[in-house]
Amino acid sequence: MVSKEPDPHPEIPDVIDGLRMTKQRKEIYHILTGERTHPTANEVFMKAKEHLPNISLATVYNCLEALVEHKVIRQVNFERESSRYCPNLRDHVHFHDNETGTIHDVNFKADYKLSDLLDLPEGMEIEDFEITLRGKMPQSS
Amino acid sequence: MVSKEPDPHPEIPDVIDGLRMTKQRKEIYHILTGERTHPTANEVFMKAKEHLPNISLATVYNCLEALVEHKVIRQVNFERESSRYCPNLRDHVHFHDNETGTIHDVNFKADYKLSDLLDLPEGMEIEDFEITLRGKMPQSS
DNA sequence: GTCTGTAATTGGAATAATTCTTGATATTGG
DNA sequence: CCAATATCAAGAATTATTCCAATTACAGAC
Repeated sequence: MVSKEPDPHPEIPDVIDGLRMTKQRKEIYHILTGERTHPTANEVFMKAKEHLPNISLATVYNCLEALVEHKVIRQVNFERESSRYCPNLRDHVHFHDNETGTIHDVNFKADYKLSDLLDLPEGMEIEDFEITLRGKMPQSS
Repeated sequence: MVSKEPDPHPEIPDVIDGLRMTKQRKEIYHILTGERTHPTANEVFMKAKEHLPNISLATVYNCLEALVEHKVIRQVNFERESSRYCPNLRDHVHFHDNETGTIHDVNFKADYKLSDLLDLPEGMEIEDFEITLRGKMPQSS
């Protein structure tokens, strides 16, 4: 008898790349795209609870994993810290500001080739790579 | 009354970069330089026990941490896997062979500059960076 | 709409890597 | 040799993440 509540995120398609976007997955995806803050699973969990009070941390991990596997978001690792998640699908690298702790996306130059930088042995095929930078941004303080 | 046993690693100095090289630290450093296999803390622990049966895993972690802090070795992280340790102090990056699981060091080209590859925002100062590659080496099978 | 199989979610327990704590040992400088 | 300091060992504690079993939700067939 209770009519279905309206979808809180109608702008997000119900299926992305074959992945059924459930209420929880939409919420998590919405959180990630909303703020470019590269949150950890736990930070996503805290935010998600505001709209879905019953969501569990396991679900957050499950959803993030599903979104990563379907290449809807990216998982980013900084040394041994908690994984962070990023909705930016463009090829890019991450810069960690040692002073503020914030993370910035850094783009490649238009014609970048890793092989210009690295002395890759004959036959080595790069399927994937990750570049993380650390340092400071003077004007950030 | 018991005369001191001979140093099992006389080729390793007793102090490196201000770090006192104890028996345990020498053994661990020796293991790392001996094989270019980028072992994990636990793998180092297993090897170390062959010569120092009483060494503890905590000591291995302590020693590795001390060696890393004094920049005698490097800590290498691959996604969420256990940290690995590397005695190669040259600037280099790591290639993880997805098929064999082995890790290869890859050198930079002589005149490499990150800023040739990346569109670094004005004022961003890179203090440190890490590049990890994944893929395959056809002739490795 | 109801049924039914499958997928997703929950909550809590379990795991793995690492760090911390405390007391014992060893080493160095005086 | 003694005191001060650094290191080590053993196990407990922590943290992030994964696993598991029991619901719950959903999509398609009827």
